[in-house]
Amino acid sequence: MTETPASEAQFLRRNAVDALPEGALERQLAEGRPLRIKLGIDPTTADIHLGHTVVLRKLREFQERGHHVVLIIGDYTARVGDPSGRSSTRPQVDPREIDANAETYVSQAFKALDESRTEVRRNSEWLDMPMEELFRLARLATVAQILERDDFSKRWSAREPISILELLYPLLQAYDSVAVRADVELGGTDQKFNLLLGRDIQQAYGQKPQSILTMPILPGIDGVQKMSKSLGNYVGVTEPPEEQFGKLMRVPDATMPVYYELLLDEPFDPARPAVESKRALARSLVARYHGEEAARAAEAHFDRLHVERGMPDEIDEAPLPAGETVHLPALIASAFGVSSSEARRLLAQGGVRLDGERLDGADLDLPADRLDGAVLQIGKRRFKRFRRSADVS
RNA sequence: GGGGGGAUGCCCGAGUGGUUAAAGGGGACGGGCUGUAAACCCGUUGGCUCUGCCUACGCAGGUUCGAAUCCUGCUCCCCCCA
Repeated sequence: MTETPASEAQFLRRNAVDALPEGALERQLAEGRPLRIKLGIDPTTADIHLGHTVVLRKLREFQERGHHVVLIIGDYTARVGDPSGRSSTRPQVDPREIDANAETYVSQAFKALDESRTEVRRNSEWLDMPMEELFRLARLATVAQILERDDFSKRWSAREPISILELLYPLLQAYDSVAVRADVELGGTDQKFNLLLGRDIQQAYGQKPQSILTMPILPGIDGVQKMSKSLGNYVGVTEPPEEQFGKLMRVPDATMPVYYELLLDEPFDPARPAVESKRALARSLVARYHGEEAARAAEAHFDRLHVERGMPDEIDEAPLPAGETVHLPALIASAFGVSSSEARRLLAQGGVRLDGERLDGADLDLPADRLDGAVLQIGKRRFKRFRRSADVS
């Protein structure tokens, strides 16, 4: 590949929202050495979802051009909680949970990254610093500077609480750049302020400032808010294939082009029927994380459930309690993990089917014989097959 | 240090003594519609051994026939002045 720095820079900043300062990346590439590309992830939740992969895929592109990725697990910053884009203080996360999450993050990140060109660091390595060192860092920015940040200024003018710890967060992230001597830092657009602050802090520590690249935020499957675990509109990379497929089919048609652009290599074709495009999207993403085989199976599963309105071929089994008759609310409650009041409501609303046949909400008790070996269905997607306990035979 | 305001169901948010399990909205769930979706329409949304019972409006007490609503104490939060 004979790329000039200019063409390489142009390729690498494709899809990015900002590449700052203007021309900086190209100048760095012109130095002809492998660059250190930094990405920080705070392991506040257990799973990496498609939203994270937008940035990870960009990192991968850097790796494919011989650059070196420094993946920072923010085990220490996770304790602070990134206020970016937040309208309120984050809840505290249990340190043990952070550790557990950190483990899974790394393995999940390698679904997108080239392990041989990745250096994984935890920022507790350097952020667990003496107070004196923190003083030195804290002197480098003023409250006014930090309050410049959009989300802070909103909270400030709305008179909402901002803790001093939160104010410190951008500085800690910036210090990560110093610690790993980053040449480039990637992040979502909501990270722009933090990334830029990294430049100032690096210079204060006598380093060359990093350049920054911000990627668009992937909308969640509701098509409205950003994809995030806490909003429940995410698709996790380790979720089961059928789950991923189903969720992706729920993405609003209007949001699909963005998914194509940010997650796939093939372009979105507006002339193609929406269903087909969406299927292709779901198929290729499931295949990426689970393989072609699983993707085909997931699609077949989806067709059976939603197109033919049938049942999946594998259904979890649950034991049938002893007795001649079975009290449905109790059975549904224990088998599906809902409250028995909710089970009653579902029955009353016609949301429960037995072997595909809708149950009349008035029948709360059924003979056990009718349930043995039968499949109970709640809504469109939840199934359980009942069997009399083995001790009968 | 002084003064003021607040804490309501998954979330936001009304309600200031009596059909209040608590308006309204969001979300979620179920049904309908549909080429997946979205939009739209209808319904549900504390629990239970469910035509009734129990628990609930920050926590603990009190007043009252009766309190989320009044009183006392406590905890937490916000704002203003210093």
